[in-house]
Amino acid sequence: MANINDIAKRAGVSVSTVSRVLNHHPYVSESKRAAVQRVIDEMDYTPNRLAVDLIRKETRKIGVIMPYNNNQAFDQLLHGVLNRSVELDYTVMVLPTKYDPDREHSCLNMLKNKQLDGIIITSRSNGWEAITPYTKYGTIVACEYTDHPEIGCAYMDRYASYLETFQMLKDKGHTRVAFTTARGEESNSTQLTIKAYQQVFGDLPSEYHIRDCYDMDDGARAAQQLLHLESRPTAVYANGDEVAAGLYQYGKSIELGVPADLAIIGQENQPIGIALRLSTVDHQLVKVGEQAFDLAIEKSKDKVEIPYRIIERYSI
Amino acid sequence: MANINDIAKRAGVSVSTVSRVLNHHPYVSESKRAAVQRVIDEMDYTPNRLAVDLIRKETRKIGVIMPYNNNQAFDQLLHGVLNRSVELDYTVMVLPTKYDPDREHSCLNMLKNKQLDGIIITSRSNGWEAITPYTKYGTIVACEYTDHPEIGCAYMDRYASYLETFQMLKDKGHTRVAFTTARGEESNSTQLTIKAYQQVFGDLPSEYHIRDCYDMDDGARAAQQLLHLESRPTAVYANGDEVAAGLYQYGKSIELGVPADLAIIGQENQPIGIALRLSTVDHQLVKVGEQAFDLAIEKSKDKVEIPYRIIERYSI
DNA sequence: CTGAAAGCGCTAACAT
DNA sequence: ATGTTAGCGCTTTCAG
Repeated sequence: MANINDIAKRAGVSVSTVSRVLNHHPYVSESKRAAVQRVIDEMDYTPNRLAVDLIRKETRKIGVIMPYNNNQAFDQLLHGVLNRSVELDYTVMVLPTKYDPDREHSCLNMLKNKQLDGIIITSRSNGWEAITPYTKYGTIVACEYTDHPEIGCAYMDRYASYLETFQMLKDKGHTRVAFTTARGEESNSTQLTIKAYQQVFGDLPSEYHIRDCYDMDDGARAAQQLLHLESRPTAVYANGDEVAAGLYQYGKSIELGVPADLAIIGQENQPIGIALRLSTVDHQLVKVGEQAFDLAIEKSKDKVEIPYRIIERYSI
Repeated sequence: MANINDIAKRAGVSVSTVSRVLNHHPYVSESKRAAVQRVIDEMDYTPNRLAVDLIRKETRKIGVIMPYNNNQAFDQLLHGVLNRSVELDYTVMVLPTKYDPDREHSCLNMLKNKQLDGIIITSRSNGWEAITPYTKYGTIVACEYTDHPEIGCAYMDRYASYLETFQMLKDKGHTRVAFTTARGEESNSTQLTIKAYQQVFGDLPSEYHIRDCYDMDDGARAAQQLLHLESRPTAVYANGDEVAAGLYQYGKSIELGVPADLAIIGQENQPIGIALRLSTVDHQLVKVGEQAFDLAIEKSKDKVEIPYRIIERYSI
């Protein structure tokens, strides 16, 4: 593969001149510029980006830390990021962590070893105190709110959202309401969900909280557990529309009326929920992803909130 | 940021020794190794990957060319790729092209400029003759079958799949069957769908082929067009379960019986299809993605076929 | 306007 | 076992 020296030699100029035409610098005579360009075309030359990035100390690459790569919510965030990245001519690396703290560290380390200009954290397993040190090496933006002044945030007000949803359920007369979450108390969203629940309903009977829910099967499993309870809940707030769909399916399968016998509300406004006419709260994750990307490339530490909206359909 | 020279100096050894301990080379005395390691830890040093990759001429990065970043089928392929990438400690860059041939070229060019070791093409807008030249710079594997000996393939036999599906529809007594596709004749899958249709049913009435279908709304629109036809089709083969769901919804909305009045079969076995009990043909795209990744890192040019399976549910 | 030369941070032959 | 040194391919002062 030809390099910049070959081009220089063949064009009868110095490498600096070649570099200048490559980077569209002014002060290059038209004749030399043309000569260089001709050789570049002839030899089908492309500058080596590794060398360029090494010396420029910039990569125009952003990483996206995602625990799972098969989860609708994270996919939405990723799509938002990608939307903006193509517009702004950045490239994005997907960094799955499976919520393994060590893996998460290796990903963050890509900032330190110069592979990335910035990282977007869609969800994390490490505490902030373990993460913030990496801001020394590049921009870090989170898709959740945090006080840390070094971290930019594109977030929705999860607590307000959960609160409003539970309150709405209560207003509709539900007193026994359950909910599902992905992870347990180690997760920020789970903590907020519990807190919001308690705020509205008081004590949380532990059997009303079903963990490890990610897809339809988990939703069905949750329904099964919930519906065989002594004090069977009359409404459940699912952590995603797929899980909600699973709940719905199971309810139907045992001839339960929705929403009469069981009210269901999901999250993220996904096709499956639309198809089943399930109510949902849309956290507008695509927008969150887009905003997060913008913050990342602006190296901004702003905290910007994205509004959520509750979409009432048939299931509630 | 400290570099390898700083470490060498501080540890009282040469850079080669530092490099050796960094890369776990043998023939380093335990005492020096320990000394170097201590300094590395003290100074919190991490080697610059750009410099390493530059000299090693290898990046351990794979790119995935995807026309859209909000399409279930491409997401499945991407998930397959990511599954394997974390196991094998590679990192993957997502390269959205929007089917723009120029964008596609820039992506392929990342091979030439050394940013990537290999590229997986999930779908393309350029002809192979425009793509194969890039194999000179790195591995290219496609998620469709092609003869080109320089291109590895992880594919399913689309033609056989389409043929079998149409034949099944015919065997069930359907004579007026329509289908939807994403792009038009410029797309390989569209061509194969048409060919399979003609093989089974003979001439294709142009109104039985609805293009530009990507999501539920498109499916509903397709249903609307199709169901107002003089010779209304009795079955439709959708290019995805979301589109199938849209067809289903529209059918329901005008009180059509499924499958009595309208049989529907989708593709890719997605949650929405499961929820609606829609029949589908599962091309196992996650597996295709996994296989494509393996081919890419093995720099293999093999053609490996992934089997498809027709899943009959209620809608047909 | 142009070129020489000094790096960027690292690896790997080649000596010793 | 360890050090010296020549690059990898590029950008950017600094002179002229």
